[in-house]
Amino acid sequence: MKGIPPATVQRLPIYLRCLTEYGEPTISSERLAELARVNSAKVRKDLSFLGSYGTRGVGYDVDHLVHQVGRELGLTEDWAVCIVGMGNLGSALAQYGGFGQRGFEVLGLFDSDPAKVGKKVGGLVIEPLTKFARAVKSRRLSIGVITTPATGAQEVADRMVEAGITSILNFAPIVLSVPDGIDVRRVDLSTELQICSFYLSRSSGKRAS
Amino acid sequence: MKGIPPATVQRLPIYLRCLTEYGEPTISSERLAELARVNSAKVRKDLSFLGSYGTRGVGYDVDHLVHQVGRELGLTEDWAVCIVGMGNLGSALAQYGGFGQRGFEVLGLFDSDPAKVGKKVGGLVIEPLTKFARAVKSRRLSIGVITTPATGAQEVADRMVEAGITSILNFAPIVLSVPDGIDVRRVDLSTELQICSFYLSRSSGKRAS
DNA sequence: AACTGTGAAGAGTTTCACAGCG
DNA sequence: CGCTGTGAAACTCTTCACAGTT
Repeated sequence: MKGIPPATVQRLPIYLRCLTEYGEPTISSERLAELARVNSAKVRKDLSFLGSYGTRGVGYDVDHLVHQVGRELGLTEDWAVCIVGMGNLGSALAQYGGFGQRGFEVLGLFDSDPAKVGKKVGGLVIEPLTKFARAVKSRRLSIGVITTPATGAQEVADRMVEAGITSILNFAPIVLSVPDGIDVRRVDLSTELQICSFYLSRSSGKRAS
Repeated sequence: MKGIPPATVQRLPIYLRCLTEYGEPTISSERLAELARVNSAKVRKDLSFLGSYGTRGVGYDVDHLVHQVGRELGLTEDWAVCIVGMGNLGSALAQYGGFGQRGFEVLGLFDSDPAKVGKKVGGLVIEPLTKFARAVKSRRLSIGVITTPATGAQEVADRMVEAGITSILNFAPIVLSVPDGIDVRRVDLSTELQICSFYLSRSSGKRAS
Protein backbone atom coordinates (compact mmCIF):
# COMPACT_ATOMS: atom_id res chain seq x y z
CA MET A 1 0.00 0.00 0.00
CA LYS A 2 3.04 2.28 -0.28
CA GLY A 3 5.30 3.75 -2.91
CA ILE A 4 5.76 7.47 -2.99
CA PRO A 5 7.86 8.39 -6.04
CA PRO A 6 11.34 9.76 -5.25
CA ALA A 7 10.55 12.98 -7.10
CA THR A 8 7.63 13.55 -4.77
CA VAL A 9 9.67 12.75 -1.66
CA GLN A 10 12.14 15.42 -2.70
CA ARG A 11 9.39 18.01 -2.75
CA LEU A 12 7.60 17.09 0.46
CA PRO A 13 10.10 18.97 2.68
CA ILE A 14 9.54 22.08 0.60
CA TYR A 15 5.79 21.83 0.90
CA LEU A 16 6.19 21.28 4.62
CA ARG A 17 8.24 24.43 5.01
CA CYS A 18 5.84 26.53 2.95
CA LEU A 19 2.91 25.17 4.95
CA THR A 20 4.43 25.88 8.35
CA GLU A 21 5.17 29.43 7.29
CA TYR A 22 1.70 29.98 5.88
CA GLY A 23 -0.65 32.06 7.98
CA GLU A 24 -4.14 30.89 7.07
CA PRO A 25 -6.06 27.78 8.12
CA THR A 26 -6.61 26.39 4.62
CA ILE A 27 -4.62 26.51 1.40
CA SER A 28 -5.38 25.66 -2.21
CA SER A 29 -3.04 23.67 -4.43
CA GLU A 30 -2.70 26.79 -6.52
CA ARG A 31 -1.46 28.87 -3.61
CA LEU A 32 0.90 26.19 -2.30
CA ALA A 33 2.25 25.73 -5.80
CA GLU A 34 2.99 29.43 -5.97
CA LEU A 35 4.88 29.35 -2.67
CA ALA A 36 6.85 26.25 -3.61
CA ARG A 37 7.33 27.52 -7.16
CA VAL A 38 5.96 24.45 -8.87
CA ASN A 39 2.93 23.59 -10.99
CA SER A 40 -0.35 23.19 -9.11
CA ALA A 41 -1.16 19.85 -10.73
CA LYS A 42 2.13 18.61 -9.34
CA VAL A 43 1.13 19.69 -5.86
CA ARG A 44 -2.18 17.88 -6.13
CA LYS A 45 -0.63 14.72 -7.51
CA ASP A 46 2.13 14.77 -4.89
CA LEU A 47 -0.33 15.22 -2.05
CA SER A 48 -2.65 12.59 -3.46
CA PHE A 49 0.08 10.00 -2.85
CA LEU A 50 -0.32 10.64 0.87
CA GLY A 51 -4.08 10.16 0.72
CA SER A 52 -7.09 12.33 0.08
CA TYR A 53 -6.54 15.10 2.56
CA GLY A 54 -8.07 17.94 0.59
CA THR A 55 -11.63 19.20 0.43
CA ARG A 56 -13.03 19.94 -2.99
CA GLY A 57 -14.15 23.48 -3.37
CA VAL A 58 -12.10 24.50 -0.33
CA GLY A 59 -8.53 23.30 -0.35
CA TYR A 60 -6.33 21.63 2.24
CA ASP A 61 -6.45 22.16 5.98
CA VAL A 62 -2.97 23.48 6.69
CA ASP A 63 -2.49 21.98 10.17
CA HIS A 64 -3.75 18.63 9.09
CA LEU A 65 -1.56 18.63 6.02
CA VAL A 66 1.51 19.65 8.02
CA HIS A 67 0.83 16.72 10.29
CA GLN A 68 0.36 14.25 7.44
CA VAL A 69 3.41 15.37 5.49
CA GLY A 70 5.51 15.32 8.66
CA ARG A 71 4.30 11.84 9.47
CA GLU A 72 5.05 10.64 5.95
CA LEU A 73 8.56 12.04 6.22
CA GLY A 74 9.10 10.18 9.47
CA LEU A 75 9.38 13.34 11.52
CA THR A 76 7.23 12.04 14.34
CA GLU A 77 10.25 10.08 15.39
CA ASP A 78 13.34 11.95 16.56
CA TRP A 79 16.50 11.10 14.66
CA ALA A 80 19.91 11.26 16.28
CA VAL A 81 22.51 12.82 14.01
CA CYS A 82 26.28 12.68 14.26
CA ILE A 83 28.83 14.77 12.43
CA VAL A 84 32.26 13.45 11.54
CA GLY A 85 34.91 15.96 10.56
CA MET A 86 34.94 19.08 12.67
CA GLY A 87 36.62 21.55 10.36
CA ASN A 88 34.94 24.79 9.42
CA LEU A 89 32.01 23.15 7.70
CA GLY A 90 31.41 20.54 10.39
CA SER A 91 31.51 23.20 13.07
CA ALA A 92 29.16 25.39 11.10
CA LEU A 93 26.68 22.55 10.75
CA ALA A 94 26.98 21.62 14.41
CA GLN A 95 25.90 25.12 15.32
CA TYR A 96 23.34 25.38 12.58
CA GLY A 97 19.81 25.73 13.84
CA GLY A 98 18.35 23.60 11.07
CA PHE A 99 19.20 20.49 13.03
CA GLY A 100 17.59 21.45 16.28
CA GLN A 101 14.45 21.77 14.20
CA ARG A 102 11.71 19.29 14.51
CA GLY A 103 12.82 15.72 14.10
CA PHE A 104 16.58 15.93 14.43
CA GLU A 105 19.12 16.23 17.20
CA VAL A 106 22.89 16.32 16.96
CA LEU A 107 24.19 13.85 19.53
CA GLY A 108 27.76 13.31 18.48
CA LEU A 109 30.70 15.22 17.01
CA PHE A 110 33.78 13.30 15.97
CA ASP A 111 37.21 14.04 14.56
CA SER A 112 40.35 12.01 14.14
CA ASP A 113 42.57 15.00 14.90
CA PRO A 114 43.66 14.85 18.58
CA ALA A 115 44.04 18.61 18.55
CA LYS A 116 40.33 19.02 18.01
CA VAL A 117 39.15 16.30 20.38
CA GLY A 118 37.91 17.72 23.67
CA LYS A 119 36.95 21.08 22.24
CA LYS A 120 33.37 22.17 22.56
CA VAL A 121 31.25 23.13 19.57
CA GLY A 122 27.65 24.16 19.89
CA GLY A 123 27.32 22.60 23.33
CA LEU A 124 28.88 19.25 22.46
CA VAL A 125 32.39 17.98 23.08
CA ILE A 126 34.28 16.65 20.06
CA GLU A 127 35.14 12.99 20.50
CA PRO A 128 37.80 10.82 18.90
CA LEU A 129 36.76 8.49 16.10
CA THR A 130 37.77 5.54 18.26
CA LYS A 131 34.64 6.15 20.31
CA PHE A 132 32.45 6.27 17.24
CA ALA A 133 31.14 2.73 16.97
CA ARG A 134 30.23 2.54 20.62
CA ALA A 135 28.51 5.92 20.50
CA VAL A 136 26.39 4.86 17.52
CA LYS A 137 25.06 1.95 19.53
CA SER A 138 24.60 3.64 22.89
CA ARG A 139 23.07 6.84 21.52
CA ARG A 140 21.22 5.15 18.67
CA LEU A 141 22.76 7.53 16.15
CA SER A 142 21.02 6.95 12.87
CA ILE A 143 22.09 9.70 10.48
CA GLY A 144 25.78 10.27 9.78
CA VAL A 145 27.01 13.53 8.34
CA ILE A 146 30.45 13.47 6.72
CA THR A 147 32.29 16.79 6.66
CA THR A 148 35.84 15.54 6.40
CA PRO A 149 38.12 16.38 3.48
CA ALA A 150 37.76 14.10 0.44
CA THR A 151 40.66 12.04 1.72
CA GLY A 152 39.31 10.08 4.61
CA ALA A 153 35.64 10.40 3.69
CA GLN A 154 35.45 6.87 2.31
CA GLU A 155 37.05 5.48 5.44
CA VAL A 156 34.58 7.37 7.59
CA ALA A 157 31.73 6.03 5.47
CA ASP A 158 33.03 2.50 5.94
CA ARG A 159 33.13 3.00 9.68
CA MET A 160 29.62 4.40 9.66
CA VAL A 161 28.28 1.44 7.73
CA GLU A 162 30.10 -0.97 9.99
CA ALA A 163 28.71 0.77 13.06
CA GLY A 164 25.21 0.27 11.69
CA ILE A 165 24.37 3.66 10.23
CA THR A 166 22.19 3.34 7.15
CA SER A 167 21.71 6.97 6.22
CA ILE A 168 24.62 9.18 5.25
CA LEU A 169 24.73 12.84 4.30
CA ASN A 170 28.01 13.40 2.48
CA PHE A 171 29.51 16.87 2.15
CA ALA A 172 32.91 15.60 1.06
CA PRO A 173 33.66 16.01 -2.64
CA ILE A 174 33.88 12.33 -3.45
CA VAL A 175 31.51 9.61 -4.64
CA LEU A 176 31.18 7.20 -1.73
CA SER A 177 31.08 3.50 -2.25
CA VAL A 178 28.67 1.79 0.12
CA PRO A 179 26.76 -1.51 0.21
CA ASP A 180 23.18 -1.78 -1.01
CA GLY A 181 20.64 -0.65 1.49
CA ILE A 182 22.65 2.35 2.64
CA ASP A 183 21.16 5.68 1.63
CA VAL A 184 23.77 8.25 0.71
CA ARG A 185 22.80 11.84 -0.06
CA ARG A 186 25.44 14.02 -1.59
CA VAL A 187 25.64 17.74 -0.88
CA ASP A 188 28.40 18.96 -3.08
CA LEU A 189 29.40 22.57 -3.39
CA SER A 190 31.81 22.24 -6.26
CA THR A 191 29.34 20.21 -8.28
CA GLU A 192 26.71 22.90 -7.81
CA LEU A 193 29.17 25.61 -8.77
CA GLN A 194 30.08 23.76 -11.93
CA ILE A 195 26.42 23.46 -12.86
CA CYS A 196 26.10 27.21 -12.31
CA SER A 197 29.08 27.64 -14.59
CA PHE A 198 27.46 25.53 -17.30
CA TYR A 199 24.28 27.58 -17.40
CA LEU A 200 26.19 30.84 -17.02
CA SER A 201 28.40 30.09 -19.98
CA ARG A 202 25.33 29.36 -22.13
CA SER A 203 24.10 32.73 -20.87
CA SER A 204 20.52 31.70 -21.16
CA GLY A 205 19.67 30.77 -17.62
CA LYS A 206 17.03 28.15 -18.07
CA ARG A 207 16.66 25.44 -15.48
CA ALA A 208 16.26 24.90 -11.80
CA SER A 209 15.72 21.57 -10.01
CA MET B 1 23.76 22.35 -32.38
CA LYS B 2 23.36 22.32 -28.60
CA GLY B 3 21.08 20.92 -25.98
CA ILE B 4 22.62 18.82 -23.24
CA PRO B 5 19.83 17.40 -21.07
CA PRO B 6 19.73 18.73 -17.49
CA ALA B 7 20.13 15.23 -16.10
CA THR B 8 23.39 14.90 -18.00
CA VAL B 9 24.65 18.30 -16.90
CA GLN B 10 24.16 17.23 -13.29
CA ARG B 11 26.44 14.27 -13.82
CA LEU B 12 29.22 15.94 -15.77
CA PRO B 13 30.90 17.38 -12.65
CA ILE B 14 30.97 13.91 -11.14
CA TYR B 15 32.56 12.42 -14.22
CA LEU B 16 35.05 15.26 -14.22
CA ARG B 17 36.07 14.57 -10.67
CA CYS B 18 36.41 10.84 -11.23
CA LEU B 19 38.46 11.46 -14.35
CA THR B 20 40.89 13.88 -12.71
CA GLU B 21 41.48 11.41 -9.90
CA TYR B 22 41.99 8.51 -12.29
CA GLY B 23 45.56 7.37 -12.80
CA GLU B 24 45.63 5.81 -16.25
CA PRO B 25 45.70 7.41 -19.71
CA THR B 26 42.50 5.82 -21.01
CA ILE B 27 39.27 4.74 -19.39
CA SER B 28 36.31 2.66 -20.51
CA SER B 29 32.70 3.67 -19.95
CA GLU B 30 32.42 0.60 -17.74
CA ARG B 31 35.22 1.76 -15.46
CA LEU B 32 34.04 5.36 -15.29
CA ALA B 33 30.54 4.14 -14.54
CA GLU B 34 31.92 2.13 -11.65
CA LEU B 35 33.73 5.16 -10.22
CA ALA B 36 30.73 7.45 -10.62
CA ARG B 37 28.37 4.69 -9.46
CA VAL B 38 26.09 4.84 -12.45
CA ASN B 39 25.18 2.59 -15.36
CA SER B 40 27.74 2.38 -18.16
CA ALA B 41 25.18 3.03 -20.90
CA LYS B 42 24.37 6.27 -19.11
CA VAL B 43 28.03 7.26 -19.21
CA ARG B 44 28.24 6.58 -22.92
CA LYS B 45 25.03 8.43 -23.69
CA ASP B 46 26.05 11.38 -21.52
CA LEU B 47 29.46 11.64 -23.13
CA SER B 48 28.00 11.25 -26.60
CA PHE B 49 26.18 14.56 -26.09
CA LEU B 50 29.57 16.26 -26.00
CA GLY B 51 30.69 14.62 -29.22
CA SER B 52 32.39 11.39 -30.20
CA TYR B 53 35.45 11.50 -28.04
CA GLY B 54 35.87 7.79 -27.46
CA THR B 55 37.74 5.18 -29.43
CA ARG B 56 35.92 1.92 -30.08
CA GLY B 57 37.74 -1.05 -28.70
CA VAL B 58 39.85 1.20 -26.46
CA GLY B 59 37.85 3.70 -24.42
CA TYR B 60 38.25 7.42 -23.77
CA ASP B 61 41.49 9.35 -23.53
CA VAL B 62 41.32 10.69 -19.99
CA ASP B 63 43.14 13.99 -20.52
CA HIS B 64 41.19 14.76 -23.64
CA LEU B 65 37.92 13.95 -21.93
CA VAL B 66 38.79 16.07 -18.89
CA HIS B 67 39.42 18.93 -21.25
CA GLN B 68 36.18 18.45 -23.18
CA VAL B 69 33.99 18.06 -20.09
CA GLY B 70 35.62 21.07 -18.46
CA ARG B 71 35.06 23.12 -21.57
CA GLU B 72 31.43 22.05 -21.77
CA LEU B 73 30.95 23.09 -18.15
CA GLY B 74 32.40 26.50 -18.90
CA LEU B 75 35.42 25.98 -16.67
CA THR B 76 37.83 27.47 -19.14
CA GLU B 77 36.52 30.81 -18.03
CA ASP B 78 37.14 31.90 -14.44
CA TRP B 79 34.01 32.80 -12.49
CA ALA B 80 34.03 35.37 -9.73
CA VAL B 81 32.00 34.27 -6.74
CA CYS B 82 30.64 36.33 -3.87
CA ILE B 83 29.23 35.16 -0.57
CA VAL B 84 26.56 37.09 1.28
CA GLY B 85 25.99 36.22 4.93
CA MET B 86 29.15 35.65 6.90
CA GLY B 87 27.88 33.51 9.75
CA ASN B 88 29.38 30.12 10.45
CA LEU B 89 28.36 28.63 7.14
CA GLY B 90 29.43 31.61 5.05
CA SER B 91 32.78 31.69 6.79
CA ALA B 92 33.21 27.97 6.33
CA LEU B 93 32.53 28.29 2.61
CA ALA B 94 34.83 31.28 2.28
CA GLN B 95 37.66 29.19 3.64
CA TYR B 96 36.66 26.07 1.77
CA GLY B 97 39.20 24.98 -0.78
CA GLY B 98 36.54 23.80 -3.25
CA PHE B 99 36.25 27.34 -4.55
CA GLY B 100 39.88 28.01 -5.21
CA GLN B 101 39.66 24.97 -7.43
CA ARG B 102 39.74 25.35 -11.12
CA GLY B 103 37.26 27.81 -12.49
CA PHE B 104 36.13 29.72 -9.41
CA GLU B 105 37.47 32.50 -7.25
CA VAL B 106 35.86 34.15 -4.25
CA LEU B 107 36.16 37.88 -4.76
CA GLY B 108 33.67 39.29 -2.30
CA LEU B 109 32.31 38.64 1.18
CA PHE B 110 29.36 40.67 2.39
CA ASP B 111 27.29 41.02 5.54
CA SER B 112 24.75 43.53 6.72
CA ASP B 113 25.93 43.25 10.33
CA PRO B 114 28.32 46.15 11.08
CA ALA B 115 29.97 44.01 13.75
CA LYS B 116 31.19 41.63 11.06
CA VAL B 117 32.19 44.19 8.48
CA GLY B 118 35.92 44.76 8.38
CA LYS B 119 36.83 41.35 9.75
CA LYS B 120 38.99 39.15 7.63
CA VAL B 121 37.95 35.67 6.56
CA GLY B 122 40.08 33.47 4.37
CA GLY B 123 42.16 36.39 3.16
CA LEU B 124 39.24 38.67 2.29
CA VAL B 125 37.74 41.54 4.25
CA ILE B 126 34.00 41.42 4.89
CA GLU B 127 32.24 44.35 3.27
CA PRO B 128 28.90 45.98 4.01
CA LEU B 129 25.98 45.17 1.73
CA THR B 130 25.84 48.79 0.69
CA LYS B 131 28.96 48.16 -1.37
CA PHE B 132 27.48 45.12 -3.03
CA ALA B 133 26.05 46.50 -6.26
CA ARG B 134 29.17 48.43 -7.08
CA ALA B 135 31.38 45.45 -6.32
CA VAL B 136 29.35 43.22 -8.65
CA LYS B 137 30.03 45.61 -11.48
CA SER B 138 33.66 46.44 -10.79
CA ARG B 139 34.74 42.88 -10.00
CA ARG B 140 32.43 41.24 -12.51
CA LEU B 141 31.00 38.96 -9.82
CA SER B 142 28.82 36.41 -11.56
CA ILE B 143 27.86 33.77 -9.01
CA GLY B 144 26.15 34.79 -5.78
CA VAL B 145 26.14 32.48 -2.78
CA ILE B 146 23.51 33.19 -0.13
CA THR B 147 24.34 32.01 3.37
CA THR B 148 22.16 34.36 5.37
CA PRO B 149 19.40 33.13 7.68
CA ALA B 150 16.05 32.47 5.97
CA THR B 151 14.93 35.95 6.96
CA GLY B 152 16.78 38.28 4.69
CA ALA B 153 17.61 35.72 2.02
CA GLN B 154 14.90 36.95 -0.33
CA GLU B 155 16.07 40.51 0.05
CA VAL B 156 19.62 39.50 -0.69
CA ALA B 157 18.42 37.59 -3.76
CA ASP B 158 16.57 40.69 -4.95
CA ARG B 159 19.70 42.77 -4.54
CA MET B 160 21.72 40.20 -6.42
CA VAL B 161 19.30 40.14 -9.33
CA GLU B 162 19.21 43.92 -9.39
CA ALA B 163 22.97 44.07 -9.40
CA GLY B 164 23.03 41.84 -12.44
CA ILE B 165 23.85 38.44 -11.00
CA THR B 166 22.14 35.64 -12.91
CA SER B 167 23.36 32.61 -11.02
CA ILE B 168 22.54 32.07 -7.36
CA LEU B 169 23.51 29.29 -4.99
CA ASN B 170 21.09 29.43 -2.09
CA PHE B 171 21.93 27.82 1.24
CA ALA B 172 19.14 29.57 3.12
CA PRO B 173 16.16 27.39 3.97
CA ILE B 174 13.64 29.25 1.85
CA VAL B 175 12.31 29.03 -1.71
CA LEU B 176 13.54 32.15 -3.46
CA SER B 177 11.39 34.05 -5.85
CA VAL B 178 13.35 35.40 -8.80
CA PRO B 179 12.57 36.54 -12.35
CA ASP B 180 12.86 34.19 -15.31
CA GLY B 181 16.35 33.82 -16.58
CA ILE B 182 17.94 33.67 -13.15
CA ASP B 183 19.36 30.28 -12.26
CA VAL B 184 18.86 29.40 -8.61
CA ARG B 185 20.35 26.26 -7.13
CA ARG B 186 19.19 25.26 -3.71
CA VAL B 187 21.49 23.52 -1.25
CA ASP B 188 19.30 22.74 1.68
CA LEU B 189 20.44 20.82 4.71
CA SER B 190 17.09 20.42 6.40
CA THR B 191 15.49 19.20 3.19
CA GLU B 192 18.19 16.57 2.82
CA LEU B 193 17.81 15.50 6.42
CA GLN B 194 14.08 15.10 5.98
CA ILE B 195 14.63 12.94 2.94
CA CYS B 196 17.01 10.83 5.01
CA SER B 197 14.29 10.58 7.59
CA PHE B 198 11.78 9.38 5.00
CA TYR B 199 13.94 6.53 3.77
CA LEU B 200 15.08 5.69 7.30
CA SER B 201 11.55 5.37 8.54
CA ARG B 202 10.70 2.97 5.70
CA SER B 203 13.80 1.12 6.86
CA SER B 204 14.47 -0.24 3.44
CA GLY B 205 17.10 2.11 2.21
CA LYS B 206 16.51 2.14 -1.49
CA ARG B 207 17.36 5.21 -3.48
CA ALA B 208 20.04 7.74 -4.02
CA SER B 209 20.38 11.08 -5.81
C1' DA C 1 -18.56 28.02 -8.01
C1' DA C 2 -14.36 26.51 -6.43
C1' DC C 3 -11.18 23.31 -5.97
C1' DT C 4 -9.55 18.40 -5.52
C1' DG C 5 -8.25 13.94 -7.43
C1' DT C 6 -6.85 11.47 -11.39
C1' DG C 7 -6.81 9.20 -16.04
C1' DA C 8 -4.36 10.03 -20.05
C1' DA C 9 -1.12 12.45 -22.98
C1' DG C 10 3.38 14.24 -23.29
C1' DA C 11 8.19 14.99 -22.05
C1' DG C 12 12.31 13.49 -20.20
C1' DT C 13 15.37 9.83 -18.52
C1' DT C 14 17.26 5.31 -18.12
C1' DT C 15 18.40 1.02 -19.77
C1' DC C 16 18.88 -2.47 -23.18
C1' DA C 17 20.90 -4.51 -26.95
C1' DC C 18 23.50 -4.50 -30.80
C1' DA C 19 25.48 -2.55 -35.15
C1' DG C 20 29.73 -0.73 -36.37
C1' DC C 21 34.38 0.81 -35.80
C1' DG C 22 39.35 0.44 -34.41
C1' DC D 1 37.59 -8.97 -30.09
C1' DG D 2 36.41 -5.00 -27.16
C1' DC D 3 34.27 -1.06 -26.56
C1' DT D 4 31.75 3.01 -28.30
C1' DG D 5 27.69 5.21 -30.05
C1' DT D 6 22.86 4.97 -30.58
C1' DG D 7 18.12 3.52 -32.01
C1' DA D 8 14.37 1.67 -29.63
C1' DA D 9 11.96 0.00 -25.49
C1' DA D 10 10.87 0.77 -20.81
C1' DC D 11 10.20 3.56 -17.23
C1' DT D 12 9.55 7.85 -14.59
C1' DC D 13 7.92 12.36 -14.09
C1' DT D 14 5.18 16.35 -15.49
C1' DT D 15 1.33 18.54 -17.21
C1' DC D 16 -3.21 18.82 -19.04
C1' DA D 17 -7.92 18.57 -18.76
C1' DC D 18 -11.95 17.44 -16.67
C1' DA D 19 -15.16 14.54 -13.92
C1' DG D 20 -16.56 14.58 -9.31
C1' DT D 21 -17.33 16.57 -4.64
C1' DT D 22 -18.45 19.95 -1.32
